[in-house]
Amino acid sequence: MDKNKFNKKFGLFVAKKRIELGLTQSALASILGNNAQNISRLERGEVSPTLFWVKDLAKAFNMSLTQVIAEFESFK
Amino acid sequence: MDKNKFNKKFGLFVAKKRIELGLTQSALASILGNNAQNISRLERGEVSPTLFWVKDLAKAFNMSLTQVIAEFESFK
DNA sequence: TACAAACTAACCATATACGGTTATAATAAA
DNA sequence: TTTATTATAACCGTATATGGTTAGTTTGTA
Repeated sequence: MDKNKFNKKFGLFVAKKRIELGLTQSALASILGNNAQNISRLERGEVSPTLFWVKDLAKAFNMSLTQVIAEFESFK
Repeated sequence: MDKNKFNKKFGLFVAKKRIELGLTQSALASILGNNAQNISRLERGEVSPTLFWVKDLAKAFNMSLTQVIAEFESFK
């Protein structure tokens, strides 16, 4: 899978998890100490998240990094 | 864990996996289509690897992304 | 429809990452 | 020791990411 496809898939996964938690992009950004623009860019696959960022996302989702990655890999 | 500590830990993990496979930084870089300088920076924790990069590392290590992350999380 | 909330998108300035090059420092083997 | 390999480090130029701002668009609800 190329970089763009991979990032888009990860973005869709984050959006799904965020919505499951009933959070807006702004609310998720606040939890992460981030800004809503970046969440939007992430969910649209415009940026390549760092592993450190994914770790923070996992914390916001109340999951371990491994759990997040495992769910992501089986995400369609 | 802060960003620097996290990146250093990941770097040490990558170095350990690389050495287990008997690869030099240059050899790993070739497999990844990357350059040895970046591998050195990664292993020293100077850069924050993207999730996409970690996925490529997993492939080079003959592991799934989830396996790499799970091993990393239990890595001391 | 109208209104508000949420999201997307573009712009700018700064920070970080990256590839390439070169130099230096370890490390190992002859 | 010398030599070769490997790794670290610094520099430069380019690309990408990030934070902030603003504007526009979509979505849901009354």
